[in-house]
Amino acid sequence: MLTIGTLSKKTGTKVQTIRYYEQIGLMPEPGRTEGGQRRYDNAQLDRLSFIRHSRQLGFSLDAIRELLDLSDHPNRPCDEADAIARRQLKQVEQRMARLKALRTELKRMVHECSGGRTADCRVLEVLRDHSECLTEHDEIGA
Amino acid sequence: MLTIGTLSKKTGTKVQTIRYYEQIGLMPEPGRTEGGQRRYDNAQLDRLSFIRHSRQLGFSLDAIRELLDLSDHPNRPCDEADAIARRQLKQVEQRMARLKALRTELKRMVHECSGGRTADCRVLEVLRDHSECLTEHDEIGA
DNA sequence: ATACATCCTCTAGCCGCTAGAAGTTCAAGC
DNA sequence: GCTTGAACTTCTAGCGGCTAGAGGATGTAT
Repeated sequence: MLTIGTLSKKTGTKVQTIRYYEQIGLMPEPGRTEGGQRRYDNAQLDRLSFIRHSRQLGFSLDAIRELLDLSDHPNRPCDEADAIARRQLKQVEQRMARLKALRTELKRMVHECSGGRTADCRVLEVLRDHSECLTEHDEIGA
Repeated sequence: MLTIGTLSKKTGTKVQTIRYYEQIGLMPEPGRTEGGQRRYDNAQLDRLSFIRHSRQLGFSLDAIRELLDLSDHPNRPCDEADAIARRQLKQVEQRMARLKALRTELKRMVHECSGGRTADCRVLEVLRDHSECLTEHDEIGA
């Protein structure tokens, strides 16, 4: 029987986060002591590890919910899990492409700045005038 | 004299977002008509363009606040603007490195999945057991 | 019995918007 | 001048994924 603090240490998840996962139904309600404190078993430890690892790979909590559900039904075909992972891979690749464009632009800005007064600063100049950009970097937060 | 809607179209910023920027002090309070509607001038259009462009390059609103401040003082040295841009570049590079590790892992997961039952699904298996990962991909949301 | 680390619930905040309700104003057409 | 209706106004609440803190209860070691 593990306390929430132990679970926290073992998985690298903050105590509040574990309670949050419970609140949104990602973790099941654990057993309680007489005094009302949570006690976990190993199945719950595994589940939390699964969640954390998935988060580290960038899956959203919604995606993780689906993955957990699939994981709970061993006889279902695994196409869906596959599709979720592929979707995630695609997202990661898109984000990388976007960051690459940003990096190019930022590098150029920094490179061209010769360090005088802000009036002549290339960094600020480029920010002022998008037409000076060589790359497209359109969507915000995409 | 531009309405908020015109400003919105010209900069690709949602009307609510412009009002939000005003609320947090990133955009100045504009003039108003007798009836109380906002009216903008070209200086404000430039400012909003600057903000948007900076956002597209991934700068935080706080960083943008500093950049705007620097831009407003042409005689100050531009080291600071430079430092902010360098910081941003570094962040972008860190995020890229992280995504690269994720991509590797996701690719491997997807590749190895042969499409049977979820019980044998490599995707789920890898998520269950971090030790199967080849790369480090530790920090969440970093 | 006491100390004190850990636990509990609850509320509110972070970023950067976004959406919607309910009401007002502006500008164009007749 | 009047009517229409698009665009404006303020206000509140929500998104994801936590995180922090107040104020109090519990568990365990000595």
